[in-house]
Amino acid sequence: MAKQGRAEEGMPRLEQQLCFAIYQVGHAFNRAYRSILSGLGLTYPQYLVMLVLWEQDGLMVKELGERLMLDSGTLTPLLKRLEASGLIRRERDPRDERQVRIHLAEKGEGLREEGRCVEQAIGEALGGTAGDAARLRDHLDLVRDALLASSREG
Amino acid sequence: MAKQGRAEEGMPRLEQQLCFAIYQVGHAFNRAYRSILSGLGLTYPQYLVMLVLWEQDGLMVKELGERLMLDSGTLTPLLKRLEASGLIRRERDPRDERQVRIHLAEKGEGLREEGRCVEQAIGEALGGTAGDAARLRDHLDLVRDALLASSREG
DNA sequence: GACTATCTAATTGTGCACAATATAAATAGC
DNA sequence: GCTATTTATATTGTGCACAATTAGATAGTC
Repeated sequence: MAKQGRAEEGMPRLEQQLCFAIYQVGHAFNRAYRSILSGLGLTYPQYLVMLVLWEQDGLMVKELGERLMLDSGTLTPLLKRLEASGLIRRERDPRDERQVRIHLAEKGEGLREEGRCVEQAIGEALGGTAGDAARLRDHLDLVRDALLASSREG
Repeated sequence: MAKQGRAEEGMPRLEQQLCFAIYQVGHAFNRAYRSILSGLGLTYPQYLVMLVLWEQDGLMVKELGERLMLDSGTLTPLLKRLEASGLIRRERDPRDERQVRIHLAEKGEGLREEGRCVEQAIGEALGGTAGDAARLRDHLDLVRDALLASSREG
């Protein structure tokens, strides 16, 4: 079928674009985590929240959002679901009632051990493909920061 | 401040995880495209669909889904919105009435030229950070394929 | 004390993503 | 010709993501 790279007048093919590679690998990660995390009753963003809380308990919604780069419109309903499943408690700070502080509940604390297996399972799914994962990650962080800086300017 | 890598008993910090880097750079791309594409009245997934159609018109929903790795539950409402904004037409194949074929409308064809500027704008936003973008992309494709293969097995 | 600016979180509305299910058409086997 | 299976799309329900708006609380000013 001839060479596939029929780049029509400077419009790069979808498969050649970095953004699309990231879009797809993001979906692939999501699916991989989904099948692993379904056993814990968590989605991937919920797991990220738990990871942060296992590292540091008692954060405010604002602080969680800064760590995860998510706003309250995303976090509020997500946190309510985590509270409904008994993993966390949402408590208004009595000193400043605007703020909601998030604490691990016993059930969420207990999930910590099961959580340790998750990264191992993902590591196996990655096989050797991540290669020098640290360098790949650092490169992606550079790309992220350039994009965010540009979004803020423009 | 000490060394930041206080990896508590084998639980890697969020910032160290490849999945999180990809999660964040995906969001960053989304935001960068959002500010560029809002002028065209497109979202990023809608733009991806248009990219595919500019490359090859008259695809069926199934084929679009294969190219983008999206299912009909995602594409059907997205395509209806593109049809509502006059960029495409959805036509049932008269020979096999299960299938819906997607064609560019004139308005969608006319957007092709404006679309050419998008990748240039993203390139500027990336600055030099993409570096050897092709190799980065190839690496990400490997990661994606390993994850997908593992998802299918498990 | 009332007034205003600021800050935090919740709420609302739109759109993406996907699992599960439904519907309907084409095809295979008989 | 008739049923069974497969295939293509649509529908429904849940959850993430974010912009825009709202509401409550604090702090500072007069």
